Amino acid sequence: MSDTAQGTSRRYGTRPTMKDVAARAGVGLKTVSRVVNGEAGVTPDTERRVQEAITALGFRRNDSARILRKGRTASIGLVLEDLADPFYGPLSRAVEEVARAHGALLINGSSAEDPAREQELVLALCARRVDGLVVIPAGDDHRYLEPEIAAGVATVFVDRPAGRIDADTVLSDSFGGAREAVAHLIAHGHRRIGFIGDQPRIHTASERLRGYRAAMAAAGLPVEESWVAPGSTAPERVRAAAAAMLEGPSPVTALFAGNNRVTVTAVRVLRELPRPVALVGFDDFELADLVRPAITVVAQDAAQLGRTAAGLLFRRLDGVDDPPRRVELPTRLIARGSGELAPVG
Amino acid sequence: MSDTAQGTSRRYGTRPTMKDVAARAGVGLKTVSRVVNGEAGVTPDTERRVQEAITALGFRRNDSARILRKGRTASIGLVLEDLADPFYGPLSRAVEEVARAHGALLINGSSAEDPAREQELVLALCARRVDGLVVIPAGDDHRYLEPEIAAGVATVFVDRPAGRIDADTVLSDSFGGAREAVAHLIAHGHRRIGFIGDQPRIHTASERLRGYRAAMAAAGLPVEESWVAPGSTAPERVRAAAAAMLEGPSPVTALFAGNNRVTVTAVRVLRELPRPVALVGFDDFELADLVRPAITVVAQDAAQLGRTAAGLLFRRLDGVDDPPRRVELPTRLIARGSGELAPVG
DNA sequence: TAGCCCCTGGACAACGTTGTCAGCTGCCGT
DNA sequence: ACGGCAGCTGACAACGTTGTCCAGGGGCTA
Repeated sequence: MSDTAQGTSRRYGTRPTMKDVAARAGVGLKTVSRVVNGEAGVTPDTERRVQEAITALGFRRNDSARILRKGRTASIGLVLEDLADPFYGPLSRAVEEVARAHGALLINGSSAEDPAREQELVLALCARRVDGLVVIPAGDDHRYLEPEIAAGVATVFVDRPAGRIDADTVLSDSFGGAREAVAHLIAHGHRRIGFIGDQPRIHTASERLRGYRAAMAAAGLPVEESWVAPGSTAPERVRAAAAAMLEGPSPVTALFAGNNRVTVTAVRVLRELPRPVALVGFDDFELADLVRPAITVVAQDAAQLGRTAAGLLFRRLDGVDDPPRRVELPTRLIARGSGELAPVG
Repeated sequence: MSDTAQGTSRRYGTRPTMKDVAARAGVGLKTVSRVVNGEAGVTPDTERRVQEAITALGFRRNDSARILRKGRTASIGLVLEDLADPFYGPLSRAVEEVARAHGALLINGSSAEDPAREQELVLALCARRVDGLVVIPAGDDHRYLEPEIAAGVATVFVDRPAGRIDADTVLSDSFGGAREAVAHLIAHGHRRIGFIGDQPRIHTASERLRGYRAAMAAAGLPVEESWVAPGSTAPERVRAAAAAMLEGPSPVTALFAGNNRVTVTAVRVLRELPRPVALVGFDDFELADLVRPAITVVAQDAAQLGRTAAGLLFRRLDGVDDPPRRVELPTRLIARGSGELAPVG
């Protein structure tokens, strides 16, 4: 009776529980649970009474308690570098779609390319007992994840490999893509080609640099160190790097941009130059076909990266227990014009 | 003793609990809790023993249990239309940053512009007992949220107003921005101006249409119905709508595109035409300045929308209890060329 | 008609944490 | 030397749900 009263005149901020619903419907606690979960074994009449009580009280099941009891959270964590980067938009959406298809929610965090923040986020997600993690790593040592993985948190790394642990990984073929991009420029007559990329500690960045060097070496071309500018993707840095390699004693006639941020800035810089400079960028981007010249790119399929990673993750959650896999997705050169300009200078 | 054994030789998938840690460190449960939460009143020596046990067992606090006990989840939900839309990237990042500053995690979901899915997501988040919600509504009736709000779930609507309930709302000035855009075209000599926008049931879309009509009316210009094409933002639909209004008996000399998706398709369509057609788009987008002609836009600050909304949300969570607010952020016309073309035809 | 089984419903424990409260130790002041 | 006090520590209940198990009643079969 005091329960009923409590259930009826609740104060702000307190929610009705199954106990309240049961009291109001005049049934047992477990019967309410059965109705809420659509379990069999409840008379239509009883079910109706319970439903009415639920509606009247505005009851909503407390998933925290449910999770505590069941051990599974039906949620996965996604840690990426920056939600606002257009490269990660399609990736997160793909992960979300797969999660949704498996009835899981997505918890999202940005590491801002800071290893400490990545770890903090990942561990916060583990404390929430997410069933699995999709991580675009910022750091290069993920041993801190070992106890979590041992405890059953499925983990998949995307876009960059895990550091010092063995785990499922989905990558784009950065090396091959970069090599193809630079070979393309060489095939169009370029001999002095510049590379502007991301920080070399980032795996994709160093792979792309390696691809650049491999293509140059395969063609027997020397690489002057002033042509190679790994570093931040901040526009000012990229602008300065481009200016340096375009103006030196042996100026480049073509640029290979290591990711979409760099490409966009490179387009702006080249636009201001009197002479045409060829450009191939890693990563496709919207409107690449609309600027003039249209931008030749090495496209990687961000959505496919996300889908594949999430697929691997749920495969693990379904109990598959074979050794960690490493999937490498191919890239695709899309020639649009900027990469086919003849060398000038 | 059996506890200790259980704690030491755990099977895969079972995690150590505070009880295990306590047994191993030879202390009480509550002492472990105190150490884990950094509470005062623990001898350095005891704390060290507990820390060692924690490390040895790989213990991580179970936040589900903590949440159940404490009632607060330190997480907020964000429901938007599509994570992959470049408009929402900066918005979600801004929300995430504010959440992070308040020590909260972000749970993320896409409604795909489907009211049923929006409701499903929102209620799933409420079941998780998120402390608050930031919602970009897809539906136009949010009375289903009333019990949640009454129960204390702080809720802020962004980009579009809530339907049939009173809640904090943060909007861009769609009407004013659209009117300014169209007035800008009129000022540059256009008399026949087309409007291609999103589904009219979407608030921003109908507001922008209203702004279009207001600007035309203010200039004393008639609007032929064939110039007005609200509907899906799918490229084919936009393409067909543009073709129709550019080829009819009284073809338009300028287009006003109701959002960034439409603008991008419009750029592609106009590019194929022999004669120049002026264009102003709602929403700024990366590279708008790099196509030729550069695209004149009405810019709205997506990040600021997100920041403002999250700010309002945490204000509520901090206990502020004044009546719901409606914040309207100004837009800004950025003239780049495409909107200043003279009428032809 | 008797006996059995199935169907429905409820009591109770457990999930892992935190808040409350009480007990214990050792030290201080007188 | 004794009361008291302060500082640590631990036992216990509670958070809201689900799984297990048992009880009772009604229908069906022999």
